[in-house]
Amino acid sequence: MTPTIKDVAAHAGFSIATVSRAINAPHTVNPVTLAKVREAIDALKFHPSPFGRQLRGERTRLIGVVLPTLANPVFTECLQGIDELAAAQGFRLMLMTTLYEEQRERRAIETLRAQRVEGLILTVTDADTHPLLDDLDDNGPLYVLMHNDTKQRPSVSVDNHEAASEGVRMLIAHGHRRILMLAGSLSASDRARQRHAGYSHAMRQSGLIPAPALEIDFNADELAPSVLAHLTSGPQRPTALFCSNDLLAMVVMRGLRRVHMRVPQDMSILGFDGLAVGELLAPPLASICTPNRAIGRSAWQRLMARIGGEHASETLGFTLPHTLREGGTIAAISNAPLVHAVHTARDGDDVDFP
Amino acid sequence: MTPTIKDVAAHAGFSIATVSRAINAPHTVNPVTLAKVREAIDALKFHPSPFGRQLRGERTRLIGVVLPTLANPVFTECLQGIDELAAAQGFRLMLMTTLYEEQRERRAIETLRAQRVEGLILTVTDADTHPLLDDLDDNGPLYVLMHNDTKQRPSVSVDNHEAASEGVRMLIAHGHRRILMLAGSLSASDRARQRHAGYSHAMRQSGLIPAPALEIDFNADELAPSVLAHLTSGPQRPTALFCSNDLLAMVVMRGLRRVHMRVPQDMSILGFDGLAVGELLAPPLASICTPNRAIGRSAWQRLMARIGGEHASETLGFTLPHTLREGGTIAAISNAPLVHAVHTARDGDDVDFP
DNA sequence: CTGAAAGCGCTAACAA
DNA sequence: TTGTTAGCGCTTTCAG
Repeated sequence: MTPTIKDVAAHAGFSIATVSRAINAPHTVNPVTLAKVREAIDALKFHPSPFGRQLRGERTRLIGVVLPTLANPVFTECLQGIDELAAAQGFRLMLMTTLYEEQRERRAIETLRAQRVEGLILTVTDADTHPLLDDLDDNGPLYVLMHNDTKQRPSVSVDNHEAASEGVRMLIAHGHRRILMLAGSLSASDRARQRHAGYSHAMRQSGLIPAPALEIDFNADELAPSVLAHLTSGPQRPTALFCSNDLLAMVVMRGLRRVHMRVPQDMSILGFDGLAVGELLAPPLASICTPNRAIGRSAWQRLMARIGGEHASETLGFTLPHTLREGGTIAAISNAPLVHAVHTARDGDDVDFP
Repeated sequence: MTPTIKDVAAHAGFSIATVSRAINAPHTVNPVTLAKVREAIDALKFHPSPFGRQLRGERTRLIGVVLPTLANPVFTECLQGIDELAAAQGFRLMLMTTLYEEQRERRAIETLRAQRVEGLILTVTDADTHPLLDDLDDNGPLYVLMHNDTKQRPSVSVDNHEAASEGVRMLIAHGHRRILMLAGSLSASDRARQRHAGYSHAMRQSGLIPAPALEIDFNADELAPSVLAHLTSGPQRPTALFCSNDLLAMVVMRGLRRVHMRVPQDMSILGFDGLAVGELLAPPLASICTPNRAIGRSAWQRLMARIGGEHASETLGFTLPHTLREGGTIAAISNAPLVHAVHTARDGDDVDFP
């Protein structure tokens, strides 16, 4: 079927060794011979099989990318960054998604390992407690986490805790006091938990009482009644929502529109991720922006450095700067002065609104 | 470094053939032996190298996916569909992007061919005139186009001409007469041209005069002055814009907001692609919706059918149904009755507004 | 400068 | 049931 080096050799009238040299070390073969071999290669449309080569222990130039989902642009934006550098540097990308399921994460890593990828870029559910990552540390391949914010492992991320704090402080500066955090599924994401911790920190700094994050069903067309109850419960209702990511923020805003709450007049919204589409919304979505493509590119560079022999410790908890996009979804509100009475709030307390 | 079948054989005290059988045909080996071999495999964390296998001519279970860009969700939505089935069926995906550049399209195909992919799913700039596709037809691998709407080659798409016509008829039914089509770059996409033809057809059907598509720079933050001039030129300005894709529509809407034109009060907008995010906008983006994930899944199924031996002719120009999303970006306008005087307009004429 | 031959990891006859 | 061996496409000594 596909021509092999033998076919080329026969066609050109030389040995397979000469053909191999013509391909891999052209300067070592007689120009006339070289020309004939090249002619044969073209005539047969020969492409050296990577398998023969890799069997000899050559590099695969193959990198595995493991993402939770392609439905959230935050990951495809990262993937774009990765793809840019991979293409430029002649690497191939093998892509797998996990839907945040541990079993699929496991299977993806197994599959990619079996393919002999030279390295792995991945976003996992929970970086610190993940047994698979210990396995990767021990048995390879080399990897870099992306968007998992941990000091324990090679990773590229923003400082989720600090970024969330800043965002919430900004809300507070705009006069908000009753600020609620919404998350897709806290248990599914270390990032969501870190962001909630940042939220809690900022709240306490201002003498406010943080509330537990409210979990939202991403896929539902409408907000659940229990959620709506939280958002619309009279004078003590929150005036601002901090959403653990932009996609969630957009889903929530749709839900609010359906019950005729206006953003930002009736409710301010702050997202997290800085999705490109957020800027295209009307009003533009306020967000704590992570530089997603840069994170992808940086993860690639850290991985290449590791492959080049750099020690893992050099890449532990690599942090990129975040920025605040103060979009139109946040309204300033006039408010009673800060209630400094609530000094009993301690770190670790997560109490509901009174 | 990584253990081989030999290491396992030595560790277990059997021959490599037995190990191979233990892996590939467990029922043909003595249970006791099997147990020992498996123990050795676990102990050494052995994973059979795909190269040895594939060298033997086995299937690679590798599919190449070639997309113009990951920046437009229409493609990542398709990719999601592909990924769903690929994962379920135990195939691996190799991903490359082309940025609509012929040279990168060529390189992607070469690379994937060299990797011995069993098939290719791709979206190209122009399906009918593409020399690379003739090459694929002649020399493999098997492929299916995605979103390229052509009867000449294996492809999965919607009927762009008909879909665009319907969309424009809907605008006309809402009272619009001066309808302009906007495109990213007509020359870069056969789809944009087909959609423009559909637009022209619908306009003429109603006795209206189609205008040439106006090309928009996707990446500019603001609309070009020449474009704005077209959109705001006094009483003859268009009342509705048909954008060749949703991402463009969103960019255009942002441009309009910047010059204080309101959507839909001052300008109606119709997109094409049915991006999921479009539904999250306020107001929701009206769009001619292509079932992107289904297109991805369908392309996968057609490809598998071809790999399974089905003839290419079975998959030529496979068309999926589109739907119309009459979102909030379209306003009905009262208007003078249809001007049926313009019967001189013929197919093929593309004249500007008078 | 070129060719013969070994060997990479694996599977599949064929033998035992 | 298990082992021996040839060979998949390629690169790389080592001779010539």
